[in-house]
Amino acid sequence: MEYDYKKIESEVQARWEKEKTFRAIDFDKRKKYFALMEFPGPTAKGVHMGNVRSYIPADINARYHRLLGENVLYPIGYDAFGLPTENFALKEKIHPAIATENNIKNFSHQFSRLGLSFDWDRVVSTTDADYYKWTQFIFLKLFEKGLAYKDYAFVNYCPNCQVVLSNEDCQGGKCDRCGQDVEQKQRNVWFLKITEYAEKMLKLIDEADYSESVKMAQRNWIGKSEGALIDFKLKQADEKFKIFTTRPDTIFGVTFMVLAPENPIIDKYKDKISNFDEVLKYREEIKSITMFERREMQANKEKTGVKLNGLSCVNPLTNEEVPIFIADYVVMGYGTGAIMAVPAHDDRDKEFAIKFGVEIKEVYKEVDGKEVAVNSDFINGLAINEAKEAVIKFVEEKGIGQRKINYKMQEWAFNRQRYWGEPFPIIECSNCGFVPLDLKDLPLTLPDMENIKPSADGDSPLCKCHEWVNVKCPKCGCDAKRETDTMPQWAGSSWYWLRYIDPKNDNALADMDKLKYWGAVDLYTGGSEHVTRHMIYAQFWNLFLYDLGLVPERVPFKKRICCGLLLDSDGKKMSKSKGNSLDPLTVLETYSADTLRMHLAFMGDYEKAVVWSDAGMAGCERFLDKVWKLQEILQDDMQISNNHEVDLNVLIKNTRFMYDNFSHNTVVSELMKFINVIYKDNYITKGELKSFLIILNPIAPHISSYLFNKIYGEKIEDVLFPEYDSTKLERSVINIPIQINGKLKRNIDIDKGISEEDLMAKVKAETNLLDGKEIKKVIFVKDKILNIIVA
RNA sequence: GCCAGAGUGGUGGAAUGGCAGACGCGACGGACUCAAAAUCCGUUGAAGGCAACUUCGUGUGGGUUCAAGUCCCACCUCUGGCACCA
Repeated sequence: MEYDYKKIESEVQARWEKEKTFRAIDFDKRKKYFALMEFPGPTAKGVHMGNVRSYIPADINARYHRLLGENVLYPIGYDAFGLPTENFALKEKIHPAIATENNIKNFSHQFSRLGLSFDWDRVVSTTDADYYKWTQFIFLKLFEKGLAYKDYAFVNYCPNCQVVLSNEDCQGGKCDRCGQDVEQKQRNVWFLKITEYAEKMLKLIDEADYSESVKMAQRNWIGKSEGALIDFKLKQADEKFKIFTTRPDTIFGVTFMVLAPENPIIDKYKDKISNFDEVLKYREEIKSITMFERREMQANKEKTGVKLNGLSCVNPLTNEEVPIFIADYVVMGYGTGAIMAVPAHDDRDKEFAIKFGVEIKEVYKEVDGKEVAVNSDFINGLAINEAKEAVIKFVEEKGIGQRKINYKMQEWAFNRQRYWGEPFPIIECSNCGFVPLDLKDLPLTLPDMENIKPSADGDSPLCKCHEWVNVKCPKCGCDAKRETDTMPQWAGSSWYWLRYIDPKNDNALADMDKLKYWGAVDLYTGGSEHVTRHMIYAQFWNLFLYDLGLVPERVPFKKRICCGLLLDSDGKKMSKSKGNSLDPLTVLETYSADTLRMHLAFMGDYEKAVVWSDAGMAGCERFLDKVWKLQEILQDDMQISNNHEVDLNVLIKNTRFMYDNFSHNTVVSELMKFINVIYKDNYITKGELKSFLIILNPIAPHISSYLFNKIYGEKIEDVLFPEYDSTKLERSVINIPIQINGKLKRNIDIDKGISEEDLMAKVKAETNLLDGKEIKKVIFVKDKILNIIVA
């Protein structure tokens, strides 16, 4: 009988669906295993090969853990709010809710076709009111604890599309949709005080089982630096301004100050600045460069700036007059937007000083082989760390400064002026300010609108829905308006794994007992691009919920591994936006899902980037064909034959270890090696095939499931991974290498466990390797190697 | 510039300090076939030799070791992340 994979795969998939084979059971006595995969944003273009490259190994791992007898929670959901769907809906003139529904249906269908073993009873979508009710709930909690507030800030605005864009939607300073240069526009926006959790997150990162590069990326993103704030007085006015420095000890080497060009203190004293026209001109110059270009150019750009004539300040420790410059290498968004410049000990300051001819004053010199401070009053003779402490102590005592920790991470700008997102459960009242909705009034659902196009001034389309916007203030009863911005796409994804644990709960985001049972995610798989933003946000929300006692785990993800990119033949990332992606379903026209799965597993390391090629697909197809044809050489015997005993035990031992280590490519090669042995002997017993099919199952679940059921009348999903017999891992006769002076000369067969003396005798008797040689030393590792050192 | 990871045949890639190149792809030769596809068998790191064999070989240069792709030092290249963050 031919192997009709299309028929078999759909048959097996239908059974999985009907029997709900992969359901996770709450409170089951077995060991739990929570395998989380980053959920996709469903798009009209469907799943692409880049996703599949990541999903298949995650699925293989989930299936393997089921075979270990664990109660596996392997869920799927959809991160369906956001611009891609909304833009598609605008273009096709359909409602985003309809588009979302279609996309989700399509994605689910494709996932089934690939044989992904999700628990379909736990599907969540961030766009369901039942789900975003709890996203709104978490926001209200943040608001209640003072961690959500509204403030003015610059946002990215595309003048052509007339929309506010997220940073991700305008990378390189160009609008993703139309390519237009993005402008910076000031708006009143919501912020979440994520920096309040910076320290807790840094501690969490230390504890989690992430790779060093993941930890580094996260720490880098948070960007902690320790130093001090120090007050500098203006000479021409009774006004102080603060600077942040990590090197307060170098204050004796300050020869100028630099303010960010936008620093408001400049405008406050513009009368005193005789060259204020130059300031304005400089501001214009740098304004034409977008934030993004500015960032890109930063590293190699030559320093620019303007000296403020008529305005200077006083070094609080030396009382010397210090000139003030403005320059774009100091940014308004970090620290205080002002620095003290110490050209002798900072490369950037030095570069600037040389270009503008400012004095350079050394603070540290090498004295007797030690770097110590000189010309610096009370810190003379001290090393850097002692000097830092001494200066901080001094400024704190004098009341002119204090110790300060700064973070690169900014507060989380938490809103979009778009329709397709979670509405804020907030009402703005002219008497009462921001009034939160009552929990019992959640969810606040999105109004059904015909026209969801954003308005010309960048306001949210919800502004136009007057019957929804205009409400009475819940506190004072007078006319008030709802918040019309919506939450960013990152909101729904910042807690979604928790909802999988209890997806239908109407009284809590999830039941505490269930949360305790499933605990932290055991393995979180996904792309490295989400290690910073998404995972930082998720860790933040989880810590916040933990502090409120709403979730039991401080560390949400025990372990994280990142999938390498899938590249096209030019080495470029395969992505839908680049148009070089591949639809996995077209591959399924020619090859079976098992073949595709096996090929992806065989391609290489999960964490490494791989170039897509279907060249290897034929090998996997041949292998599966051989698996099918095992039926023709099957012996009706449940025993393991002597011939195959060692091979089978080695197979079990090796593949178990390899599955544990996510090394799926070597599992495939072990299976191939074994089947080669089988075809050499031209028979396989039923006992042998049983183990073989189970080991194959995570990678090629359809064919293994079908054959298993057909041959043994059992379901492969009900059995356990085979155990190996550790006494049967080696044959009684083994082949070992004989080296002379560390160089391989012969391979000879020996009885297992042979002694050094017997082996030496054998070598002397059977070879001429030692004829006429003087033996200096013998290195013998039992059953492994014999190395003879001769003169 | 800083941080992390990686450099192995024509190719994807294997190797708890112990036979480098497993397994697959491709290529070449053969069987089957009128022929082709599919399938099966064999060869396949380089150089030398009729051969048994010999020499070289894991980015480069040193080192440790009986033994190094693997450990140590220095360097080169590539990939990813961060980057005028004070």
